[in-house]
Amino acid sequence: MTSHTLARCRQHSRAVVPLDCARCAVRDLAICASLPPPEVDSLERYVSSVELQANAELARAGQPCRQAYSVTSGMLRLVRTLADARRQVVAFVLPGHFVGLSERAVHRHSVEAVVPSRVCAFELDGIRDLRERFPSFEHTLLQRACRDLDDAHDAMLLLARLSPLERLASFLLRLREQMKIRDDDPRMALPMGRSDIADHLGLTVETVSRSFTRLREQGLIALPDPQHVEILDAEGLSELASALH
Amino acid sequence: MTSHTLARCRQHSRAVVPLDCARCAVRDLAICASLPPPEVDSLERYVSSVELQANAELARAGQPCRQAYSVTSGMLRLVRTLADARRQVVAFVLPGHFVGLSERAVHRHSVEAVVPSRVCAFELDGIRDLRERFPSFEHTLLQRACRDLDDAHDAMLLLARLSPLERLASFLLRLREQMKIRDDDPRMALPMGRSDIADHLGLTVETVSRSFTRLREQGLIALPDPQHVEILDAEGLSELASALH
DNA sequence: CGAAGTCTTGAAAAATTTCAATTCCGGTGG
DNA sequence: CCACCGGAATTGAAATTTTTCAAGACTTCG
Repeated sequence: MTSHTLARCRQHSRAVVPLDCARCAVRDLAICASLPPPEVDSLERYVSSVELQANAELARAGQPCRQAYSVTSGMLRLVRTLADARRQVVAFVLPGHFVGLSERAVHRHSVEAVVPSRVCAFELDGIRDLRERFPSFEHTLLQRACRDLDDAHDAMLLLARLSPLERLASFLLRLREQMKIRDDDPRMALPMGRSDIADHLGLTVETVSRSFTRLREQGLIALPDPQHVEILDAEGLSELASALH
Repeated sequence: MTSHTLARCRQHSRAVVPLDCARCAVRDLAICASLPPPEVDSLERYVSSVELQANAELARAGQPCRQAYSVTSGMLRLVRTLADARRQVVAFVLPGHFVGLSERAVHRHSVEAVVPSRVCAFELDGIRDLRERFPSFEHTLLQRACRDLDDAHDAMLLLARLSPLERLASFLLRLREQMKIRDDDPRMALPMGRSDIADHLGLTVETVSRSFTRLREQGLIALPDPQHVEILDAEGLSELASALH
């Protein structure tokens, strides 16, 4: 993407839209489900619904933390970047998930939309308030933090010890799980580009591309086009992924 | 370590000793500080103090989770192992820190003592109870979980994108911080062996050893013996560590 | 239809691992 | 007290893997 394009995206990339919890697509999955139902209706004080274009930036590394986000549609990525532009995608965030809680005053990573997405943005002050008033809210946040930590540990093992092929197999299975695709449907979309995958798996785009090709050559997957995979042999992929699932 | 030695360690590796919170070395740092003082005295119901020999195993991957641990002295390591013996040290745990909370029913990693250590072992049932009764306790747990998550994200960036030399520099600075060594004291001990460091940084022992040598050759550190480092140029190390601090 | 960006593929270069050997050290037993 | 043994750490050389560099194919979108 040229800097021109990026600038254009930024300009129109965010739009605040009316909050409509009653019709929320992830009402039961989202963090909001841990609040007593009457409370949900008074969330407008703290929460705004935001619509994002692809590649829109919701928060930037270095900026003070002000909000946390509950994803209702689309996909986000958390990106850390070093001074020399080395990049890592710490996580992809799917609907129902919640990101942005931290004990730090400034963001360590930027939060960006992979595809057009919608999020509910919670003011951190509001979250503080909700945590104090509703133990169930704090309880759920802790549960989620523990799960995120488990996931991060998985990712560490993947990055530290798996081969490129194993990393990709593991990534595909994990993404599939997160996207809640039914087992009998082999198709899955890959909304993110190869370079996002590479930066997520600690590889180069070329190595990711070659790994896709090898998985295809081994008959484990099919690639109708670069943005779609068919899982032909989930067993085989699982074996490759070395018990990371 | 031979299997004979290991067996011997196991046998006498754990000893339950009397709980003595009044004289706890990490009383203010530990999770206990978030409980109202009178409550601390009745902790015996849930908590036992355990003394561990070096390499003793406090929990094993695959076992059901029953306890969580607050370290009061020594050092623990969290270890994940693949079927083919590839290993990763997810974290080193120092006094004042708390490990073992998870949303999973079984441990994903084993918990082992790096050096002779002492921990307070909390029954998970007890933790559940304390969480329900004391919002401040749950609040602190969430704070710590958020910090651990931030740390895990740091570790992911390190594993995904830093060179061996950068990883080692980052590791040394980080460990130094955790051990709370005064800035004016260049000496620091490395309680863990090279293979633990390797498995923490996603490298081989040989590469770790060579990286130590290179840091020494560049005048950034001195190595009086394999278990001790002197930081000669903290600036230089910091630069190498690429803003991971 | 052309331009830009993305993805794939090939070949060369660089980095890390693997294999092998040596050194160093602490503990053990003669 | 000293020699020996075993584990840990270091070092060197070869082998492997991944990255880097380069080029071509394919898509998408004005």
